[in-house]
This record gives sequence, structure tokens and C-alpha cells, in this order.
Amino acid sequence: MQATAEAIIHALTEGGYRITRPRRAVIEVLCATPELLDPIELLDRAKAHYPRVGLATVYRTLDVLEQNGLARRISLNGKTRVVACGNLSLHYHLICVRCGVVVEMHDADTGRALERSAFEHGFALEHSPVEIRGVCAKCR
Amino acid sequence: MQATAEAIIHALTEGGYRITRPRRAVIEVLCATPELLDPIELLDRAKAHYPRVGLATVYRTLDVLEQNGLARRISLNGKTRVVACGNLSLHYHLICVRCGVVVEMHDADTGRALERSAFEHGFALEHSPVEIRGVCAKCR
DNA sequence: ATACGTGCAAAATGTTTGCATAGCC
DNA sequence: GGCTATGCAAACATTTTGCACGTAT
Repeated sequence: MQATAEAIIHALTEGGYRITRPRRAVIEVLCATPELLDPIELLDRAKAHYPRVGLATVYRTLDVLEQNGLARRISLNGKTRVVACGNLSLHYHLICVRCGVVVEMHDADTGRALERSAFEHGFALEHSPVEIRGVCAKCR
Repeated sequence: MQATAEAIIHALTEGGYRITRPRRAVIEVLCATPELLDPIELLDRAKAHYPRVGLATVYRTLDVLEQNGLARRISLNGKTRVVACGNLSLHYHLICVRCGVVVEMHDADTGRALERSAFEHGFALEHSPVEIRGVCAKCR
């Protein structure tokens, strides 16, 4: 289940945020992109939707999204990248360390098992995707 | 199984790297610290072992460690932090999003299950810890 | 109408690099 | 001795902020 722009926009509206053109542009790009983007790439693509966006707004939008569990900042090979999170329930992000593709994976069984193991170590999981690094089929 | 300084130093020696005092200082701090450190904190603590270390060396040492799977850079709340990885086999890092504590967890069963699920999505896992975010016992 | 969001440019951070020197092996 | 690694400071990159203006609700 990939993130959809409508779902994210709906969640923001619920949260009392305004849906502005620049925000919409950023969200649409995030949802249309299966791989990790860095903030500058994100800006470039967002400009195709709304040319006046500035980098500061990209950062500010990412803050809002991240605080609401709607996106995630990931550091890959030392650089900051971003993905949208489609789902607030426990799920996994398979991240290709070569090309940056991110695949959302759901696996309820291991999810429960992991949750239990983590709990035995005193941890209550966040509703934040579990990051798994690997190499995707295409990159091998 | 936590990372030990000797193990890391041994691995570096094998890899043809020189064991210098600044590197040793950085490694000892990393292994002595159960929570995520940012590079500046790491530098400060390393200075207690070897006062002449500079920040650039901390970064360079982290690069070497990370390239060899001996440490891991993690972005927590937007800031870069670092942990040592004690083990090259598949394992988990339980990361407390409040205090930054990292607990290494091993769970061979879910490990295998995850590996299989990932493989079904075309992914071959890296020997890189799986990141799981949550809140530790103390912070609740 | 009235906040909230924005763009711009400047400031604050964070990271990398060049180069002469130090110190492992 | 030779070559890797270091420290320092400068270059570079990234992220945040202040402020006057625009615009969603």
C-alpha cells in the first residue's frame, strides 16, 4: 500500500494544517516517486507542479509531514533523503542502498514477532517504518 | 553481543588500516557508549582519551568504520548520530527516539522470516542492522 | 479578516578537503 | 623509509531563521 497524495492531504487537513499550493506540490512529488529523494531533487520536481516553491518550504513541509508520521527522512550513504509513508501501522521499508528505491513491505507475522521481541527488551515500538537495507533485484 | 574495541581494531588491522591513537580513541568511545552520539559529542569524549584529536579525524574514522560495517550513522530527529555495530550478522538496533539509547537485539527466527519476505520482494539484505524505532523502558 | 504559510536572502550548522607534518608498520 | 593518517583552517554543503507579503480558511 503506497502513500497517496489524497491520504496525506486528508491527514494534514484533519490536523488543522492548511493545504497550500507549495505543500501540495511537495506531497504530489513524494507520492509519485518510488525512490528516495534528497531535498534539492524534491524541490526541482516540485517546481514542475508549482514553479514558485522555495527550498525553505520544502524543508518546512518535510518537518510537518515527518512530525505527523507521513514522511520519513533517511540517511543513505551519508546524504539525507526522503520518502512518504503510506501507512501508519507497523510496516517495513526495504531500501536499496544502490539506487535508493524504497519498497513498502507488510508482514503481519514477523511484525508481531518483532514487536514481542522488542517488548522483551523494554521497547514499545513507534509507528514508524522499520528500515531494512539491501540491494534490489534490478541492482544485482 | 555489544561491540568491543578489540574486535573493531582487529577488523581494521585485517583490512590493512593502521591503528593510530586518534582512531583508537574514537573506537573506544563508541564502544563504551550505549547511546547514539553525534560527531561533536564523540569528539569531546575522544579527547579524554587523546586530547589532540580533531573533528576531521572523527569524520574520517567514521567513514572507515561505516565502510567496513563496524559502525552506523543514523539520523535521529534530523540530527546525525553514530553507533558501533558489534556484529556483522543480521541483527536489529532498537533505537529509543527519546534518549537515543541503542540496544542490539538478535532474533534468529524473525531474522530468517524477514530475510525471506524481503527476498520475495526481490531484495537481498545487506549485513547492516535493521533499524527499529521505539521508546525504551526508562523513557516511558 | 486573520492567522498561517511563503519566498527570499542571510545566518547558523554540519561536513569535506588541501596541504604540510607526524607517526604506524 | 615509505606511505597512511592527522591536524588545522578554509571551502563547501546543508539546514534554519527573520521578515514583509500572500493566501487558505
